[in-house]
Amino acid sequence: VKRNPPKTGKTSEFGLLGQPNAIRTNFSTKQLTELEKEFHFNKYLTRARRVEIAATLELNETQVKIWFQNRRMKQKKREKEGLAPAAACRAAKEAAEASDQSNCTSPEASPSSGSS
Amino acid sequence: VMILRSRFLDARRKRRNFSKQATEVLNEYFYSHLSNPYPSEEAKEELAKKGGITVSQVSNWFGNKRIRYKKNMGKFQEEANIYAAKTAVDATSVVAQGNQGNSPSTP
DNA sequence: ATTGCCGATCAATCATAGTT
DNA sequence: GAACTATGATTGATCGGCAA
Repeated sequence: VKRNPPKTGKTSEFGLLGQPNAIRTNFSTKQLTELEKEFHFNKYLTRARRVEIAATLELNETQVKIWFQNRRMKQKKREKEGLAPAAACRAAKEAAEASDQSNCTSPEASPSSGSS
Repeated sequence: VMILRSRFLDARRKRRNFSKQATEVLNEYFYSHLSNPYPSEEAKEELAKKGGITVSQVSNWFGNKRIRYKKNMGKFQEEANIYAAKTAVDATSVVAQGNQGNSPSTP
């Protein structure tokens, strides 16, 4: 049940000077909003839907696919964290600070806020 | 620019540094397993309990620590010595040898 | 054999807490 | 109080393993 991440150097060791990928894409607010909307409709995508969305948002199918995967993992993590905050809240104080209010709110509950 | 205020809703805003206890436990594990600082899920739960933080926070901590340590080993040299002395269960080599000072609660 | 998903991790970045 | 550093969290993307 253990892994050894010191993998064979990630995407490095390439003698290319490619331009597009290799860097972290920054999704626009619009794209994120659409993806989020679609996610709430369906947690999983069908090939057809993926193509549609990718075209609409001007993204690769892979990027859309990856976004959904990451989004699912994110949600799973959220659910998990939201089911056992008791233990965390209990000992989250320790011998350190004591000047904060009991903040047990999971990060971001509804990012779906109109931009500006 | 103002559209980027979306980040303002991120939640990373109000962050509290971990307690001394938590940092202690985390560093202890990290430096005593420098050859393979990848705690198993069980180990993470154990560390989380000892430090009074969540498993996710333990994961985040290790993720950041590994990268930052690798990025600038020299900066952590001092810290490394301090914790290395506290716990000497270092398995610098992948040579499977009998362990001893372990403390997992799942044989 | 190919493709998608999961789980873990990476790597860059954000925003803030702590120092100087 | 500004400027700089340390650190926790977020996230697009990768890696290995597994299932359909």
